[in-house]
Amino acid sequence: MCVFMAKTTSTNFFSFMPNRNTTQDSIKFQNGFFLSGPVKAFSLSASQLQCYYASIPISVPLTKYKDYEFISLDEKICEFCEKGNLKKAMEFLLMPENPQVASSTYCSVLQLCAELKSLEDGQKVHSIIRSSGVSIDGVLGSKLVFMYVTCGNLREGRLVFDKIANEKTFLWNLMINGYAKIGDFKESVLIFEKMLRSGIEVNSHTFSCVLKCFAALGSIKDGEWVHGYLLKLGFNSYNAVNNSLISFYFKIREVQSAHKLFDDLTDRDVISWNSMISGYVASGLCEKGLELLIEMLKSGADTDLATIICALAGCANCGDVSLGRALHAFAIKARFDRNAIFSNTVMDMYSKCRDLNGAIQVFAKMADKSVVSWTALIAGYVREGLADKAIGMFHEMERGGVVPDTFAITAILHACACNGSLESGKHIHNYIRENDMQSNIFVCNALMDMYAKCGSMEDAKSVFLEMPVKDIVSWNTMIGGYSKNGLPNEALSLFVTMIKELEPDGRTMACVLPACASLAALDKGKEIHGYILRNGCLYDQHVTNALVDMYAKCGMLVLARFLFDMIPTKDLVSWTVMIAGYGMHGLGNEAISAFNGMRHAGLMPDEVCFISILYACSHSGLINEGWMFFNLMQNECNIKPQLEHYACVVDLLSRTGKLSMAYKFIQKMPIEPDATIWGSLLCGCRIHHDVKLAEKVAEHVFELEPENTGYYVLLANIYAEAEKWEQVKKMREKIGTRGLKKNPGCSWIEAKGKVHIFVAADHSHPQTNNIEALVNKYRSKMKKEGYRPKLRYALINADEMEKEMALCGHSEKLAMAFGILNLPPGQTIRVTKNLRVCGDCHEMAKFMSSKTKREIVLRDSNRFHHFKDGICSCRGFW
DNA sequence: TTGTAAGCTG
Repeated sequence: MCVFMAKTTSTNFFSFMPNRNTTQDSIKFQNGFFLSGPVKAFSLSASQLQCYYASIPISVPLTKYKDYEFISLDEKICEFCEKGNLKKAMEFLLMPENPQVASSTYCSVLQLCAELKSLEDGQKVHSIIRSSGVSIDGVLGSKLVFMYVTCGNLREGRLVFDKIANEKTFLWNLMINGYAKIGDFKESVLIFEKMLRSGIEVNSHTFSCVLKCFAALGSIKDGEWVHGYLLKLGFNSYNAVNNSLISFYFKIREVQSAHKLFDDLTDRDVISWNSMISGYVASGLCEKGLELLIEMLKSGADTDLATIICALAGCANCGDVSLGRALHAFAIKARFDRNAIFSNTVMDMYSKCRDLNGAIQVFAKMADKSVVSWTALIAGYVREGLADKAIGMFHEMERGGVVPDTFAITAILHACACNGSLESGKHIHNYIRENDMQSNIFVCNALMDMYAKCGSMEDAKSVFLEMPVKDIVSWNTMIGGYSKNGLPNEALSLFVTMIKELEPDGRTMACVLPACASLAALDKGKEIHGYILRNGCLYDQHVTNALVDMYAKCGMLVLARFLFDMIPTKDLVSWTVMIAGYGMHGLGNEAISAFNGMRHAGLMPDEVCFISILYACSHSGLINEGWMFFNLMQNECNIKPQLEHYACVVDLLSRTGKLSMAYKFIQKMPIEPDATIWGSLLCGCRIHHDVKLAEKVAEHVFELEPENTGYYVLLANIYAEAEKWEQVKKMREKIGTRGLKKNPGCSWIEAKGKVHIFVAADHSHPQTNNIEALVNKYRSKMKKEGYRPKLRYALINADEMEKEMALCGHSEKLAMAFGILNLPPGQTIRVTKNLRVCGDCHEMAKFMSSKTKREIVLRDSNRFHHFKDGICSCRGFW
């Protein structure tokens, strides 16, 4: 059936004038004719025209009507398509009772749908085709697939693709590329394999795309096979293929192979250069990438926007702000600066080069600020430690109608983590739930990190357990979170679970070693050290520093020093860890020479380093040196002392018996002293038995931390040691009414890969009879040799016998006795206690070391005590 | 059809 349409011209009878005072664009007549083009309202009304055209018979040959040209519906639709007017084309196609149009017309409309990315219209066309009964041949099917894939409905496209069995390489490439674009590289590869099996011809596009897929999948062998295959077919003469190969080798970390390909390229195009620069930058070899940029510019090769963007990313990652600025200027001249991706990149460059103001300036000038722009700036604020400002920016972004995506959410979670804002973090968690972002691994990792940094490991754990897929970052975050939140046992047990599932990396080691350190779990630490040696993480400075710290905290100072000496370029953390190690072992002078060594190496101590050296001085009673460092910190290094530094000085004065000086020092502090500061003095009062000052100091402590059990117990101990039993009783009552519980003393020791834990007066250990018998044996021996037990440490107002019994039950004694009974002769006995060692136990440890001729290393909550031949390394400073 | 921006673990 043929349908005619009147084609309007400016010279025709009705003087149809386009674009002037028109009422409607076209009219359908009852006989199936169309009058198209704008109808001039003043010349004839629509109904008049309709009447006129209604009289024209269908069978009249076209030539009879000189002034009118009649065209088919197909042609009309195609004409609209050519003009890009999809709306009109669809209108004609969808008119009710329309005659069937040609397959090629459907193709034209589908092409336009694809170009305009109108899935909705495309689907309508597909349904018309279905209902019209037109057979979907290879050509029409291809167009349908093209439309669906271009419009992002890969599933529908695939259904058509599978039905039509097309042999066109283009269509196969389209499908492979379609899946690659949505990240389903596995499906891309499956189609590629099917393509090879079916004998479909492959071309350079196929190789380009497939190489990208194998790179993304990390399928090194398959990618290399493709390389061989394309060489066989001679596709290595195509630049695009070589460029893809370069990218592939960069992605599989074969940097040299990539460079070799580039070297062999005779005709390098801009993409070859860009691929090299971007490859180096993405591999973390930014300097090399920037060198290539310079080489590229010198060679006179063309540069484009992508060149600048890749190079700016390189500047950002290696902090080269001057080159970044030069590129920025160059880009402005080249008029690249109106491009959104460019602006975002340049802004990120300034932000990562610590020039936040530069970033803010670019941001302010940006015409359309996308979520990417906001995220880059928010991350910049967080990097500068301005987490509050970052959170403010986030709200401003939301108010401006910009919807946060997973990147923005991750950045803002990081801000909450740095700020410790659990409340804001929980709000973000709600947003994540409401917007179904829980499946994003970055979001979940950042969420766990936020909870861990805000101290809520329970929340972190529930996120971790609910994660559908966990990566190494997830595990590291949880293990590190447990370590830092005082849950070392949880950290270690999670580490054990982890290594059954995936291979740990250097960061895992740096996360788990502090857990070993805090438990003094030497055997476990050594095991992890072995793991590190086998897996080659020893070249990671963080790992070596953590190992030094672990060995120092597990009492193996010699080993710590040995590893420390092996670090080729020691950083500030390496030195700080070593200084702290010497400090906790009471080796103040060694700590000082390490400090001097560090300065000699040209490193500037930071506030943490000063805490270590002040701590070391205080634990060795080096009062003059301590003062010297306290002044050095302020005068030479311009570091304002924080609470921790004041606490060390107070500790130093208190331990050395300068109690009133300490008291005055606290009163003169420019910052408000906290309970720890007063607590240090209270400890000093206990060591030097100053009950009067203790009462004065305790008032401050109780006011600042009324809920802290430790301080009530401490004052009770001070009273008990002075045998002021009435006051002890009052303190106990005070503790009782407040519902406070004394933290039970507990000691542990490792033997044959097992940790044995002892609690004071606990008889549940299987060897309890032997252990208690041994303790009593030593007690009698000590008495015979004229030793009087330090009864005041028993803290019980009872008769002498009972006090003695209570002393015998102290956990550290039980652990030491267990060590003597179970560890081979000559092996050092290493005991760890959660509280400070008691004076009586300290005496017995000396005695035991002398009688058994073996070393005892006792780590309490404060420091190490090395007992050898009846002498302790602490020399009374504890 | 290859190269192009922001986010997580010590």
